[in-house]
Amino acid sequence: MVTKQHGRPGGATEAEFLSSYDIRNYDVPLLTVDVVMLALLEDRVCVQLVNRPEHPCRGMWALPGGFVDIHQDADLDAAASRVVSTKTGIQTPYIEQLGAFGDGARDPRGWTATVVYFALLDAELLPRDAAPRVLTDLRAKSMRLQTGEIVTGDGPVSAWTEADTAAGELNLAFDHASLLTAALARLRSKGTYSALPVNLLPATFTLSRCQAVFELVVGQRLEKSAFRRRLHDADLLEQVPGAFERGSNRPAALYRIKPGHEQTVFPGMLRGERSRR
Amino acid sequence: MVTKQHGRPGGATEAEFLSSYDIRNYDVPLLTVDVVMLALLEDRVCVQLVNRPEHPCRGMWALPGGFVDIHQDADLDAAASRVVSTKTGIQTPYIEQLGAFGDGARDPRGWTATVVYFALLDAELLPRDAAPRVLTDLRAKSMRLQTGEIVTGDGPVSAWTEADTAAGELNLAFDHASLLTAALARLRSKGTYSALPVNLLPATFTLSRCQAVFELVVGQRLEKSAFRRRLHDADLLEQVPGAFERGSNRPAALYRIKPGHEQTVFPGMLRGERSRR
DNA sequence: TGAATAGTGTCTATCAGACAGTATGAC
DNA sequence: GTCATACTGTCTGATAGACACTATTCA
Repeated sequence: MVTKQHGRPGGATEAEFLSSYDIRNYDVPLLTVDVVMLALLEDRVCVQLVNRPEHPCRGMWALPGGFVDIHQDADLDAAASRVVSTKTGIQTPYIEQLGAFGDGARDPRGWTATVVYFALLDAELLPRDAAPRVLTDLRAKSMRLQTGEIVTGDGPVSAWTEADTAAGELNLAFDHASLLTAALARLRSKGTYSALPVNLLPATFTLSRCQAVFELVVGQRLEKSAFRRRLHDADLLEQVPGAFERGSNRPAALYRIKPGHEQTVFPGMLRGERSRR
Repeated sequence: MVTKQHGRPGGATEAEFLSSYDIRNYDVPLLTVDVVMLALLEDRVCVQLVNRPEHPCRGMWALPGGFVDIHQDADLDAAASRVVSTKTGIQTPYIEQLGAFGDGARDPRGWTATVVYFALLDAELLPRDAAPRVLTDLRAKSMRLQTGEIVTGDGPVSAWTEADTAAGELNLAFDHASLLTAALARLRSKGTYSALPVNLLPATFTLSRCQAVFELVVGQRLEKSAFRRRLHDADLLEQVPGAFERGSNRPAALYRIKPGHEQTVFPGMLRGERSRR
């Protein structure tokens, strides 16, 4: 055990112990919070990335995150919420903890651990410029930044981009590609047994749109009748009285999530459309 | 954002940045790892607890854990494995991360975060003295320890005890009662859709014993025929050729987990025995 | 009226619990 | 033999996908 020292500054009573305890005497890991913010833009699962303005990994795209602030953050969830609201201005979307990842190699500053959250956002609440972009590695540019040719603030500091592309092809900072991959796997897995994907929908929506979102998330065609029965039996949605979406054909009833049902788990697994006979 | 300072020690190149970076200049949270070690003793779900020999919370029962050692632990999983092997001498049992919990109030030393793991152990591999005990709060005793009347090392430093009792009635150190509750909920939940509880079994076991373990975990009677079909369809177990458990009646075939199948997920949910007609 | 989408009813394949049956050994 | 436990086969109810049907609006 490395840290015998942690428990053994002098003092016989707990008060004496605490008064002689100073964390700065020990080698401790850094602790950060990173948030995988996902939203559907143009019917694609997209993630918000920030371009790091400072070392380490200056110029690389990364998940938004930050150090846990022991003076400002009441707890880890609050730290994650702070990151989300700082990046989007939206309060209380759906957010859940994905897990903690830490080792001595993922950050050049030393041994670091990060608690990763993933948040699902209604794209309609995002600013108008939140269209998915094709991102490129900006490190060549940031090398020029070092010479002072280009001041910081030039170029995009954050952007939404297609999540699978970002995880696979873009060279993300630190281990963020694997964090993003883990978040996407969680979303897709939960889509098969829980109502999680409804948190990607706007405040009101049609059942057809709801089905389309589930199909996007789980990557599989669903059968309309079975999907609607599933939603109905879960008692998850309520129809907005008198509200309809009028398009070019029969109007569709608008629904909203019943309060407190953002995490509904279905009784069975989603099996999806079988191959047609 | 609290931690602007974190990204902004001077230096134009990444190498210069890192050479001027010292974590000790910042207020950082403490990071620990705690492990909920569970095993079946006398057909009860039991947890290993340690009696804290030092401040803070001296004399209280707590989950085994320790500070992440940035010099010794390659990553968080390694830190958790170190805690398990230090406490039990057993290597590579089933272990998975439960999540991270952190705030400014859970530990009197200040803002701390802990990454919680839960491990499932085969009770047959534990030492003989690992029988479940009824534990009591030892703080009254430890008050005497402070006066020097009793030297440390007296009394049990670790013990196995019934998990639900420990979570509900024993006054555990820090927020360990809620961590234990969360781990038990995870175990019971996973028992309904995955083969997780098989990791509580010894190396070889009968199907009847396997069913009994699932019944203990999910707290519900199961139907024999359906349970066996579920196991068979999952292709999770293999019969040990020629090995039988001989009791007072027909011998039962012995099975073992197929290598790599410790985390099998069943296609459907476990529904359990319905009320008899 | 026809196209298009919304929404519903019914059939059926599949699956898991019910339960009775057989198998095998202890005594 | 009887009893106890191991193990299996068949029935049946429930669930969810298949698919056709009706409903409502727009052009």
